[in-house]
Amino acid sequence: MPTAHIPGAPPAGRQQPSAAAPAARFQPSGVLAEELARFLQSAIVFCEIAPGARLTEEDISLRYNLSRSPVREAFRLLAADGLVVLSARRGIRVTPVSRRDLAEVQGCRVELEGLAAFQAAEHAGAADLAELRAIVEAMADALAVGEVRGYFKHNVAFTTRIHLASGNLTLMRLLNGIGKQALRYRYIAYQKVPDLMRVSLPGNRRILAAIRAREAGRAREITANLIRNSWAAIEPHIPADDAGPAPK
Amino acid sequence: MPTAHIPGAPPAGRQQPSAAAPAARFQPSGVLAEELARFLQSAIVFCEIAPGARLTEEDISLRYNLSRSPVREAFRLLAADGLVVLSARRGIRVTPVSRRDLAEVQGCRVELEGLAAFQAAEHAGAADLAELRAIVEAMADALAVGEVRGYFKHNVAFTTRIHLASGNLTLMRLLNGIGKQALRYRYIAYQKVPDLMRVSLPGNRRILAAIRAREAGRAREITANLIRNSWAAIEPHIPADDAGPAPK
DNA sequence: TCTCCGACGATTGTATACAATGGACAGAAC
DNA sequence: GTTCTGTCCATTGTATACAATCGTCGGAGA
Repeated sequence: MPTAHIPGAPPAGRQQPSAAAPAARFQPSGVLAEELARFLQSAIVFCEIAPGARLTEEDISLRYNLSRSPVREAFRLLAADGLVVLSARRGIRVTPVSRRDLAEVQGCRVELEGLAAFQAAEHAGAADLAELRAIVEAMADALAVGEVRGYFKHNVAFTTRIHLASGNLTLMRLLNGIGKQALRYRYIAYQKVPDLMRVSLPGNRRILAAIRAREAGRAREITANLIRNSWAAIEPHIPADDAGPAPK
Repeated sequence: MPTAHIPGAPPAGRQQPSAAAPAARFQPSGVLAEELARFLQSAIVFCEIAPGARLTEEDISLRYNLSRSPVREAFRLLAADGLVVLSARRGIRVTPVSRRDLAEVQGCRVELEGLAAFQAAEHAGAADLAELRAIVEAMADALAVGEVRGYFKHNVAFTTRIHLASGNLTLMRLLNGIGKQALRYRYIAYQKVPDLMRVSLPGNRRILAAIRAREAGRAREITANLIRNSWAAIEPHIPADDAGPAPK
C-alpha cells in the first residue's frame, strides 16, 4: 500500500469539486493551508491516520483537490507542532509514538503546564474562573454518562482555558507547539484507560480550587502531579520499543 | 520609507546574480528557504533589522533574487520561532521587543533551561563534558580580551550544548522555538551591559561543575538563577511601554 | 554470488502567473 | 465638517510548471 488510508477524502480517483463527498469531508472556509492543517491534525490526534504512516504532498493535494502550495504549507505547520516528520525527497511521516517520546513530551509538559497553572492562579479574571467552572461541570456530566470522547474534549478545553488565563502569550505558543503531540497520547490514554476520568476530574477540581484561592504554588503542584499520574497510566499502553523496525 | 533597510543585500534595483555584492551577502548553499531563514534570523537577532520593522515577501524576493516560494517559507519558519508576526495581506513585521515579552520569554526559559540542565546532569556523557569545558575556557578567553560578541557566541554554544546533552529531543524543539526570541534579548543585554560577562562566566562554571557532579537539582537551580539575574540586568534597557504607538 | 555502476523514477524544491482580499483614499452626500 | 461609499492598489493566497536530488533497481563485471 503506497499511501495511508485517510478518512474524509474521496477514495482515490480525482473527483469533481461539487460531487457528493463523505460526511466528514474536509470543507475549507478560510485559508486553505490552515484549514487543512487543522483537519489533518485532528485525524492524526485521533489516530485516524496511523502513527508512522507515510504521506506525500502530491497525494494529499490529489485527494482534496488542492494545489501543492497550501498542502505543503499545512505540512510545515504540522511539523512545527511535532505531528509529522519531514524528510527531503523521502516523503512525510506521521511522527511515531514511543515511550521515549512520551517521556519527553510529558516531562516538558510538567514544567510548562505547571507554569501555566501558576500564572493562571495569579492572573485569572472572573470570566476565566466562571468559564473554568462551567467546563468542569461539563466534564462531570460527561463522566456521569460515560462519554469518553466528550470528557476528553472538555478536558482539553479546560487545559486550554488555563493557558489563556495565564495571560502569557509566549507560554501559550510553546504549549501549542507541544500540546498537539501530547494530545495524541492523552487521547490514547482515555481510550485505553477510561477510568482515568475518575482520577482526572477530582484533580481538575482541585486545580480550579487552587486557582480560585490564588494559591499559585499549589496549583502548580497539583497540575504537575496530575500529568505525572496520567503519564504513568498511559505508559503501559505505548509500545516499549522506540527504535523499532520502521516499515521500509 | 516603505521597507526597512536590510544589510547584505543589493541596495534596491535588481542586480545580476553574478554581480559583485557586499561581504555579508546572503549566499545560499542548500535549501534556499532554510538558508534565508538563518540569514534573516541572524539579522533580526543582532538588531540589523530593527524590531517592529515591516517587510513583505516580494520585497525580500526582489532583494535576494529569489522567487516568493522560498521567501514565504522562510517567513513561516521565522514566525514559528516568534521572530516575526505575519498578518494576512498587511505585510510582515519583525516582532517588537517589550518588557512584557521579555518577562514571558524569560519566565518560560527559567523552566525549560532549568529542565535541560537537570537532564543534562543526568545524561551528559564524557564527550559532552569535555566540550562544555572547552567552551567555558573559550568564554574565559573572550572575557579576558573583552570581546563581547565572541563571548556571546560561546555562551550561546554553551547553552546549546547543554540542550544537546539533555538528550531530550522534544525539549530541544521547544527551546529552539523560544531560544531565537531570547537570543535577541541576550544580545541586547551583552551590548548594553558588557559587565554581564563577569557574572555570567562564574555562573556557567558552577553549572558545569554541578553537571559534572551529577547534582541535577543544583544544576537546575543555578541555571534558573542565572537567567533571572540576566533578566533583571536586561530589563532596564528595554522600552517599558509595550503597547507603544506602532508606526503607521 | 557479490559488488559496483548507471539509469530511472518518485518526491520535494523553486519559479512564475494569476486570484482574492482587505485597507487606504478620494469624492459625494448629508 | 463629517460620514458614508465606491474604487484602486498593495499584499498575500493559490495554482501550475519545471528543476534538482536522492533512493532504488537492474545489469554487468569480477
